[in-house]
Amino acid sequence: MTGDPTATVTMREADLNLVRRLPLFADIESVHFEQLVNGAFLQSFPRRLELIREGNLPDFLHIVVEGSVELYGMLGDHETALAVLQPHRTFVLAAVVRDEVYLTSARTLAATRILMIPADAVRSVFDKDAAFARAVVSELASRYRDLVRGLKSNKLRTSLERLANYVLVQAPKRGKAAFELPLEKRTLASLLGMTPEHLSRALAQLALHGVAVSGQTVTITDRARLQRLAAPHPLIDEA
Amino acid sequence: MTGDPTATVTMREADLNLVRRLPLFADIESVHFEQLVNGAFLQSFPRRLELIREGNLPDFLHIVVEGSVELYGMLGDHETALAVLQPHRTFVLAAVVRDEVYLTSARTLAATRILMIPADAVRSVFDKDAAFARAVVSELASRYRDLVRGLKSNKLRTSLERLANYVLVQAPKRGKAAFELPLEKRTLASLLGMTPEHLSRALAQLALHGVAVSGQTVTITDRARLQRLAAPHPLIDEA
DNA sequence: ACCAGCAATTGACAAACATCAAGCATGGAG
DNA sequence: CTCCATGCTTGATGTTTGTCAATTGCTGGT
Repeated sequence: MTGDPTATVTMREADLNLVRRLPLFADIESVHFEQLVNGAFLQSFPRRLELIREGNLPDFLHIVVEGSVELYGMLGDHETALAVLQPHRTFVLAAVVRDEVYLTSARTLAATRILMIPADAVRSVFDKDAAFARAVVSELASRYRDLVRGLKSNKLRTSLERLANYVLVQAPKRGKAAFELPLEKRTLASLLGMTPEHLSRALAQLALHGVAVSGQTVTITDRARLQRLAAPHPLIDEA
Repeated sequence: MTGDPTATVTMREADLNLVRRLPLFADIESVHFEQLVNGAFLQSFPRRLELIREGNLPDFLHIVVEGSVELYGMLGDHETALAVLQPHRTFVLAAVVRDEVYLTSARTLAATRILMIPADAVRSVFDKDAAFARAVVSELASRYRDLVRGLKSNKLRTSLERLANYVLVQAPKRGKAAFELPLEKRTLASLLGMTPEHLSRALAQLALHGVAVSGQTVTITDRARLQRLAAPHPLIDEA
């Protein structure tokens, strides 16, 4: 095993309980939960590893247990980030449901543990367990709505406005006005639909709108001013 | 009833059979189909009527029976088309599934008949009928994938490239190289994420790439040349 | 046939954004 | 500690796209 960049481990008790309590599995019958978990792997990946290549058929439903994952699309020699996933988020559910090729690729952004549940088990339990079916369709609808919000933001706002709203969303709700960017700026640029160069200038511009940036640290110095620029909208930016 | 711009009619036999054969209902048990259709309306709307206003809660799942519907998002005094729907397409399924407010508005683009199925009936039958549950999740996943393709196209291509691909997709597969645009140019512009003025110039530019446009008629004069510009990709442009 | 109203086009200009090419910082390996 | 790799920044420039204003052209109603 020494030197192996990836490692498959049996599910720890703590992880199992955590997964069991996710909305996707919370109301499911125990027999069916067993069936899903039995064929599953909990696998560890190093930073910056390609997990999924678009165009391939899905073998597993993926769940981020720890770390962070970027979903991205490619066209020619360009790529664009479509989402950055934090722990407890599923991905490639739509491809698994339809048993069709992935439309996006995925890579780890940090050392990451992923729970991989066999696709056919997902489809099989879906047919037998109404609670799981409800949870799956609800999760998928939620992801759908994320995309609608993203598309609206992309088509209706400038990159500076998207950035301003990103800062507002990331900012801690109460207390301190400072936080750390949870991803590299190049990835953030890609997520917001701009070049790293443009993001760099946009961050500088935000100084005029109540935001100070130093390295990975972002500080909101004038929230009202930032809000005026961002003009956040509940149907786009709300969780 | 005279002068009423909208009209509710009882479901005709022909329409009923047509709806019954849609993928969403094909494998469902007859009792459950009855349950869905009993509370449903088949309603006719004139051209350019707002059907749905974003921010409202969903009462009905909608199905386009005849005509054409635009889904669009608004922000301030700007709006952008997210999809244009032809007969037999459902919409607002995600909002119905989660019982959360619409993220998009909808209007008719032509005189249109819509089948409206009560949202709670959809959720209720979903729980009882595994075949319907499968169909719903499959439909939703399909819409999800449409959005992913749209977002990739938007972030990875210029507006001229998006237009070129639109023309390629619309063009009849075999035989004639000419077709009619199925929507107003202003709506097409919005769908492709540009202004009407810009679309006008982009259409003119296409003359250099094997496309002749006159009014609503588009003729492909050099398919290979157009293809070279568009660089269509199976994971973005395929049905 | 005429006119009103709206879509589409055209021109001139400005803003937003990308690209290319240096430089500058930072942080880990030796 | 030094050096290198890599991400970030900055500057100069060009492309893409939007805005505003005016005009053309089509269509439906009387």
